[in-house]
Parts: sequence; structure tokens; C-alpha cells
Amino acid sequence: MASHNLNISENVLSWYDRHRRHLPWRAAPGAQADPYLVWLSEIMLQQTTVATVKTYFEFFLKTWPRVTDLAAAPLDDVLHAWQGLGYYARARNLHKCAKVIATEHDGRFPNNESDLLGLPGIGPYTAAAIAAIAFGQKASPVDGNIERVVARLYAISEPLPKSKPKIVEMAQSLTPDKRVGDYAQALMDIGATICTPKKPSCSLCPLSDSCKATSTAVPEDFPAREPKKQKPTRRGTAFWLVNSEGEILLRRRPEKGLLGGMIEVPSSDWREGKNSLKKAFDEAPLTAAWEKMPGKVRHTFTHFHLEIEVVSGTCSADQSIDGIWCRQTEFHQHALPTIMKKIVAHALKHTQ
DNA sequence: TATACGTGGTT
DNA sequence: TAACCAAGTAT
Repeated sequence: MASHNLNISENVLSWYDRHRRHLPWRAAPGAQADPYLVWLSEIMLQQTTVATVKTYFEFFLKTWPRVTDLAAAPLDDVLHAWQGLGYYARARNLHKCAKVIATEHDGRFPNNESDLLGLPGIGPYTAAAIAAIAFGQKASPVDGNIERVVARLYAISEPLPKSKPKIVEMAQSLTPDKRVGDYAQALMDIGATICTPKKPSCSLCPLSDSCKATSTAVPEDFPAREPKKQKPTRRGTAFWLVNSEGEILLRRRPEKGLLGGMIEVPSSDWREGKNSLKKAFDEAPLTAAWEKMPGKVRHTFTHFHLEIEVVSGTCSADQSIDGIWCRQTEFHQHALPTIMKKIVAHALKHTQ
């Protein structure tokens, strides 16, 4: 068993030496990776593709070259730089973590899995990934790629997430003692490029000789998953309020929860069931002669669909209202999540 | 253990 | 087109 696993890890590392991709956060072959770059990339890569992350990563690194620079930045700047990347709690925790590193750890990341695990935004996967990739500590990060590779390798039929502990255990038993960072990245690369969710390229896979799913089943059937729940649809009304200076009212969302800390076009609560403009007006930032714009803005979040109706209204410039009065040319200065960019685009299209 | 939490690309 | 899912974490 042990020698068999050794054979597998050697095949994986040999594949990596031949197919290693250059990514902006990766060190040159044999060189020590920078913990700041590894951490930053790992947080961005949570539930996010490499292609999407690249430009954000470059921008963050250019803007905040060291973790202490990031720690010194205002949270709103970090959220602004994160806009469009999603899961905004990651940006809030990223900033919180940077401040902890700067103030309590002398600007240096802890070099072991258990201390890393105690930091904001760092869970079991990320702690293991940083320990292995940045510090060469033996650890077994298990992300969605490695989950899939291992589930196929052993043809694990029990569905996720129940099978997760078993998969982690198998992943740990496969982890070699040397080149643990390269090994972890290799397994993830194999999952991302060969052992793909659909139409895997088993003929190119360095694990195919050992893969139980390849020899006895259909690889695409793994990993098994519990059936997904259907997404409900929530509906709401957004208020496009223009003052006599031609400025639009925006406001900052509460610090916690959905799109926490991000900037929004003021809107009613989003609830399941039919949207009632009449009821929505009670939640408007002020009483105005609201006029409904044609059409709806649609967006899908992780756990619900959203339909927004946009209404427009006007008020005088000296109205004292809680929020940010913003010229159209200044929208880009604010941390607008994608749904809000859609609402802005919709409103501009209908206010010409 | 289950749910909240974004977005964009692929099929 | 609707579903799937991508280097998960917090609560």
C-alpha cells in the first residue's frame, strides 16, 4: 500500500515537472514561494477560476506590494478592488487577516497549518495549501479538484459532503514527504486540466493506471453529490433617485450579510412572492413621484434568483438623505457589485 | 449538519 | 436555457 502510494505521488510530481503552468503567484521551479502571494492567491481562488483571478491578483499586488500595505489600506479601497469577484466576505476577511498579520505577527505569516487556521478567512483547505506551498510543511489541502481526483481514483460512491472525511483521509495517505507544495499544486492542476468534471482526458492522466473509476466505472459519475435544492426567486424594487444637480443616490450596505459593505442603488428588501411597487414605496429613501421603468433586472446568486424592478424619481439637491450623491461619471469610484452594475446600466438605458 | 455567501464560463 | 461548478469559509 505504502509503496503503491509512493508510486502514485512520483507519477504526479513527474507529470508536474513536465506540465507545470506558470501562474503569477507561483515561484520559479525549486524556489521558495512568497507566503503573501500564496495567501492572496488562495483567498481569491476560493470558488473562483484561475482565469478570473489573474487580473485581480495583479492589481492587488501592484497596489499593495506587501501584506503591511494591504493592512494599512481603508476597507472600502479593498472592497472596491474586489468588486466583481464575488463572495465579498473574502475581501473583508482578507483585510482583517492582513491587519492581524501586521499588528500581531510582525508582518510575517505563521509557517504552520494550525496557526494559519486561526486567521480570518483561512479554513482547512487554505491553511493546508499555504503550509504546503509557501512553507514546505507536510499538509494535504483538499479542494474541489482534489476531491474529484481522489473520488475517482478510489471510485468512492458515497455522495459529498458525507464522503469528505474519507476523501481527506485518502488524500493524506497519498501525500509524499518531499515536495509537498509541488505535489498539492500538481494534483489541483491535474484536476483542473485532465480530471475535469465532464469529459476527462483519462488517456493523458498520470494516475490512470491506478484509477478505479477508469477501470471499473464511468469517471464522470464521480464524485457523487447530494441532489441540489431548487433556487427560490426573490423580488424587489430599486430606487433611481436623481437630484437637481443630476446626481444619483447610492448607499453603503450593512457590514455583514449579502454584499456586505458594498455600495448599492437603494432598494426595498428582496422577498419571495410577487413584487408590490406600492409596498416598496414605503421602503423608499423618501416620498417621491416614482415612475416605473420598463423591464426587469435579473440576477442569480448562489441560493436564489433575483428580479428587480427599477423606479425613478427626483428630489431637490438640498434634501438631507443618508447616502452618497454620485455623478454618473463617478460610479467607477465606488465598490459596486455586479447586480448593482446591472441596475445602473438598466436605469441609464431608460433615462435618456 | 445545513445554510448563507457572487460571479462568470461551460455545457 | 437552465444547470453545473470553480484552488471554501463562517456560523
